[in-house]
Amino acid sequence: MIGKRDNNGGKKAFWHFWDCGRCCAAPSEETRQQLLAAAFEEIHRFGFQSASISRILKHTGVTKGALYHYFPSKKALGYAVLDEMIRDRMRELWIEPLQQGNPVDVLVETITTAGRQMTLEDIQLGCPLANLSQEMSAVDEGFRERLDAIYAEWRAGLAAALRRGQQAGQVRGDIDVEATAVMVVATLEGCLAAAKNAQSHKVLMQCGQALIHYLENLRARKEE
Amino acid sequence: MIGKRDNNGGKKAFWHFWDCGRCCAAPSEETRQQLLAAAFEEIHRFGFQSASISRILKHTGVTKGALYHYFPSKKALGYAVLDEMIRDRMRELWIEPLQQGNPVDVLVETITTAGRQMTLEDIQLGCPLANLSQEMSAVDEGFRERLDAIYAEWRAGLAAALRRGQQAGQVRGDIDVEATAVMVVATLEGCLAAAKNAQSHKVLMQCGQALIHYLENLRARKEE
DNA sequence: CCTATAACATACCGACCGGTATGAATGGCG
DNA sequence: CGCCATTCATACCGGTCGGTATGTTATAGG
Repeated sequence: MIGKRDNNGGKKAFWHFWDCGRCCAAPSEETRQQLLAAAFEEIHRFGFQSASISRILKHTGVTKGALYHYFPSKKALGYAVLDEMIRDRMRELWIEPLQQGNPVDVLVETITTAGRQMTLEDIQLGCPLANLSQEMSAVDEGFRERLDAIYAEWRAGLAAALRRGQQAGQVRGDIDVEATAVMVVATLEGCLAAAKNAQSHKVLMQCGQALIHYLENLRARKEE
Repeated sequence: MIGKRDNNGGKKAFWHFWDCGRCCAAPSEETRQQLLAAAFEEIHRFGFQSASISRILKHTGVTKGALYHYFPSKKALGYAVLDEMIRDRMRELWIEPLQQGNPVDVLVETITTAGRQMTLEDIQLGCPLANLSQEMSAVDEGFRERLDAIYAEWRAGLAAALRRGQQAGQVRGDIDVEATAVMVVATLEGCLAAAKNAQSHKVLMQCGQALIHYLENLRARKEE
């Protein structure tokens, strides 16, 4: 048996000899990604401080030695989840779409599709970014910095989009784009938090509708 | 030495013989209140799950036996904090003021004074209600129910005030008062959360200003 | 073939956790 | 005076926590 690992029931069997380009990277990355995914779910469900290493291990089948081979500490694992999973998701879903088109259209579209796609379980678990932010920002500066960077990027992207919309004559010129961006992000997270606590799709929709109503009011008036 | 407790260095010394009306109520209530206050601070700082009983004990000087005499479990202590401290504060600060006057005036006033009074530490710690909500709503149904009841009371009070404002001709008649109430509460908590993560008074003010700008837009147009 | 290293696996550690069992001090009450 | 409830105080418990030390296996490089 060459190229196969059978010393422990053989979970992840094959490695780089045939499935990787640069030597010794693919199989290790696989278990690392498994750990990241499991840690993300664990943190999403229980928060970082109450996330349990042994539970992550149990869910992945990975052993403690393997975990601490890739991550020097629980905190490092949490940072990696934030840097390599949560940030990317936020960018894809909320930040990058703002780079093109009418910002009001994009926002309304993103909100409605996100609201439609969310299951009740999604609602119950809440936004991973907001969860971590509420839990960790006052407790650990490393988390706070990373979270703040993501929020700042989001707000900056939204403000830039609004400003572009102003120049394009799509957005009212008399609004403070920075303050508006801060509030829209805050309201979005607030809506998710409210729906999470109420465990209610209706609350999410009510909040989303009111926000959309506000956003519509940001459109530039017709020239006359 | 009558009326004095000196078996352990005598922390809280005097009791009901002279300072209570109904027998055997005041001194026990005193340590209970001490525990509640310390538990509130501990939970406010670290969250419920990471709140440490022994740390609460250390800060109060109360022993474990005393704590478990008044509260059957950590969870019961948390519930008591929520029921007897947090709910009252929310009512006093945010809900009861809405019962009289022009709701837009009251909201703007409350927001500005709250924003002005908050220290940087207050901002860093965040809203106790929102903190608990984010942390516990998906983890423990008892917390979730209590939190949801407070939020529902808040939203209902705000919606009623808006409706009253409509009837009094102070608030635009074309808005959905329920949805607006949901969104305003969500935005308020969202603003506090954003400022908490940014550890920034400026973010709080920006968000508050944008919210106030939105609220002003809810006022009824002049009759003409 | 030999060695170094990556990639784990296993066993174990002290610290802390929430919770409990037991007892002591005190005072109200009959 | 005697009994009982209240109000604690102390010692202790099993369990879980994050983290570490050490061993093993397979492979790449020399």
